Amino acid sequence: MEYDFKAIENKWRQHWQEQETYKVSEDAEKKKYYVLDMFPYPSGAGLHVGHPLGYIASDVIARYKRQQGFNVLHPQGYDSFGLPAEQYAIQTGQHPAVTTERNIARYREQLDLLGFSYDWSREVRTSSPEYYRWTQWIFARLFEHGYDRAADKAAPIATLTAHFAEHGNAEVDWAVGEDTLNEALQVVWGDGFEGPFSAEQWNALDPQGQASVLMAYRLAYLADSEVNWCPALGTVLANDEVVGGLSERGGHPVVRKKMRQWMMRITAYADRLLQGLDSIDWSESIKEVQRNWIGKSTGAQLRFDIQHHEGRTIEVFSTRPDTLYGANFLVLAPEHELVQDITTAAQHDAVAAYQKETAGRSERERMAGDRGMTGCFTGAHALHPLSGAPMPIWIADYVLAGYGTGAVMAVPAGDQRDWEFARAFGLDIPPIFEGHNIEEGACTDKDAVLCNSGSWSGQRCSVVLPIAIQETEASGFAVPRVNYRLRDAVFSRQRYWGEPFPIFYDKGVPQLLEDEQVLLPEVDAYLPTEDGDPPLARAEQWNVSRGERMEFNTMPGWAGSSWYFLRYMDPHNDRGLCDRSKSDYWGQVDLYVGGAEHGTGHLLYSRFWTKFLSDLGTIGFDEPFAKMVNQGMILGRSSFVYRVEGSNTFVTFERRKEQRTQRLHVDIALVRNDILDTEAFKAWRPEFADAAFELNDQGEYRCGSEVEKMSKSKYNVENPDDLVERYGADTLRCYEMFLGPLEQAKPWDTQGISGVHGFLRKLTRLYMDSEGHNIVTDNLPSSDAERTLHKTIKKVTEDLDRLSWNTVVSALMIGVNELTEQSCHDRQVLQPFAAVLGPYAPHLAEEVWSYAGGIGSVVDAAWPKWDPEKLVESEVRYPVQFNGKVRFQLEVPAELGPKEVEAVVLADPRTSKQLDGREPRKIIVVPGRIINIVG
RNA sequence: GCGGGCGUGGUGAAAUUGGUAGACACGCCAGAUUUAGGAUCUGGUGCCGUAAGGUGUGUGGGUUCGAGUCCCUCCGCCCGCACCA
Repeated sequence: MEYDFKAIENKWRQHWQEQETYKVSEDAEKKKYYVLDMFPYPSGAGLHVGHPLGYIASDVIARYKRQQGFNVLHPQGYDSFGLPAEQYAIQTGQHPAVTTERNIARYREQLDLLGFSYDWSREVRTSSPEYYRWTQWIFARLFEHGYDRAADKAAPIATLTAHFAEHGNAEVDWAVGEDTLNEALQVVWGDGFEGPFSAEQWNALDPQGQASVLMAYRLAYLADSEVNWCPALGTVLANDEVVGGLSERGGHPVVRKKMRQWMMRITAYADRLLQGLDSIDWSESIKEVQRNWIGKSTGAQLRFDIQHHEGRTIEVFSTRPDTLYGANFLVLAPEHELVQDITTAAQHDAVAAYQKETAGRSERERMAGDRGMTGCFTGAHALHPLSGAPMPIWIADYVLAGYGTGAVMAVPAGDQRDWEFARAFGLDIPPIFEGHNIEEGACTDKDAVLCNSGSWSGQRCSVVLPIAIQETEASGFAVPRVNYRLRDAVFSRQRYWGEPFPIFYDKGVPQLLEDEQVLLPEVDAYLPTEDGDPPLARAEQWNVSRGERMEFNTMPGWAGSSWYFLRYMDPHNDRGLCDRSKSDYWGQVDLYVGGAEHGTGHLLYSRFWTKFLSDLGTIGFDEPFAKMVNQGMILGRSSFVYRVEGSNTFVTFERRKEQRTQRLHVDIALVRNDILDTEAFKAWRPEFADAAFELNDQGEYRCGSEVEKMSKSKYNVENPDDLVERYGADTLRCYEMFLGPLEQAKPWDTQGISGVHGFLRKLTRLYMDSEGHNIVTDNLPSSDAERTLHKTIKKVTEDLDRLSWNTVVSALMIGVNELTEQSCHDRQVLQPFAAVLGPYAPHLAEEVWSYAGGIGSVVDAAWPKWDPEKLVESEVRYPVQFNGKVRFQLEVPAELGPKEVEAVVLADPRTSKQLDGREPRKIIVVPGRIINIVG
């Protein structure tokens, strides 16, 4: 029997399992290497060929590093809380734990077929209490900590209360929610109180009052905030879970709503999250996405007095205080709190109408394309801090309430939006740039030279900028300021299938509950209560088990996935999330493989939690993933048939335009080389049972095709199980790697798999005859065979080191082709060859390793080293160019130096023929590479 | 609009530091051998041309003895952000 992959793969799969081949433990003697796949959500649909792509790539590296002598941590587990299981539960009444369990079993079955070297004894599931106990623990620590900006790290709230008790909050420089704090201060000490407060005031507060002030400092805090409410899912969503005004999962509309929610003060870490990007080896595009999302801008916060409103001011953030002389009006967000106080009676109705108009506009409409500038004058004026000139105050929805102070100083000559606004409403555009025509638009060039700008005139903007910040601060109406686009993350979900909070309420004050673990209770339905409380409120007894009530929200999906890579290091620890000695040993993930779609979600949140845990000293590093590779999507190739409209007749591709036809997706299982199996098609679906066909000249029905996303509805899904059944796991592994560079999106083409399968079959022929008898000899290999071997080792090693997975397969193919041609069956060559095959085709590699007399498992076979000596050829073949065009090849002994080669080539009759009497002007000899004669 | 990435045969692609463009495969063509087979083997295959030869890495230019690779221009595609002050 030719290459009996089924027998081979079954045999070794079983062997690995019995021997616990992939079990690893800490070993101080060995250097560690940590290879991780992005946490999979076990969906019910199972895997298609696109899913294992990254898993195969990471497995290849895991095996390669292990053979190189590293102690390799390569775990796998499940991000098993989440919306789909719960949506299914709502529809069917089945407990999400049951469907999740079923999906995991199916997932595991498919993964096991592919020969991955996972240490399954380290499997984790976010939905198991042993795991989420530590997710809750991290939440509790975030609740108990704030961010000390002076120390630039997290610090216990207890140190803050101690400070308050002695000094009040005057000198406290902690990250704080200004709105939450002001609100709390006003509730406690009455309207208009703005702080700071003294130690006496603090000490006089009751516990509830203190708790509400402290809440503003916690890293995990409760606050009323505008959130993304998704009515269809019945929950709030984080900003990264909303795409274009619709929910990422399900595509349901999302509206803004004010709700009391748990929040995460990720903004405290904004700068470190930005800085950290420089220390990690990720793709530039993902880093850029994160930089955008964090959105750091530096400038100044300027204060404008309001005419006829003594003591009232408008704060404005600007990155360009150097253009201050060009500011001639202010624009507030329509929701800005000052609007109602300053609007004049004459403008009152117009302003109210505009506010109503913009409030009714959904987030989606606001984002939808060009609508032109809209806005409304308030009737009020601010005073220019330098000239004292009155500046009209407008409101407009191009100013966002949520960014900066919700107000801008408009510099129409220097900002395009301000320019457009001024144009739209007939406002002046005072020129402040030398030689710039303000009719054409705003000038945003930082090298422009200022004019009409007092002492700044005549200098470049980039020079004035720091001076402007300094001078405006010295004048007392501005402070230097850094602003971030990043918002704190909503951490509550009004859902059942997630981590319950370790929180109960006592007199309305949230309290940690840590003397026993809060477990997810059973409920009678996975729906909100009649009062609109989340599903957990349905759990009678549980819901009031402590204090007045328990926290009814659950944590979002990203909670469990933000730290899972740590748990793999110490998965069964019941005293801590991960023992420090183990995280010190395994350290950062050395290679993280997964999709690029988590740029602003998982990949940002896990960096945030890692930094926090590092601040606590729980772990000793503050970036989770040192290097990351994002695999591209594998696209499907769909097939189409063409039905004559209103009939049951199908026309072949070539003749589809002769009549009016409809293009229909047809199952790719019924199509081979674009030719439709018409009988199978008739049997496919009842309505096609009596289909008629108009064929092409060859008497075949040819289908059309197109590359698109793989999906069930397009009937173009290729599933790994079928391919493993037909070709074996080793073939599938090699083929997925062979398709092209990992990062690139590429179409799947099942036809191509035969080439890779043929390569593995050809490889077995080096080791065994068609009956499976061992034909490996102890003969001394030829120098050609040795050269082939060492060339292959070199290429495979170098390519794996630069993560060029696809070219390795080609190198192995070339090796097999050459060894076959050389009829090489020598152990000295074939044993190391089996070793380098190991990462790609582990089952077959084990088999041929044993044929070649290898000892033990190929998994632990030392990675062979290539010997430069064996690569040397006695003759070198030079392409000879004349004026850059190759004319002939020249064989010379390898030991010749450039001068000698030059002599040989000049003596060659072909050279004189090419020169045709001309004198060579220049001769370039690149040793071992090329000869170029100019003349 | 801004930022990031990318354009190479019929297809997936290779060419790592500027040195024979198209390796390795798929597909296709021809042949062999068998044959119900989606089997196997050999040869060919960028394009134009019978050939010699010419030409060729999105377009146009530049640097260089030599450019897919470096620089400039334009065109096209993909991804991200998008009133972020």
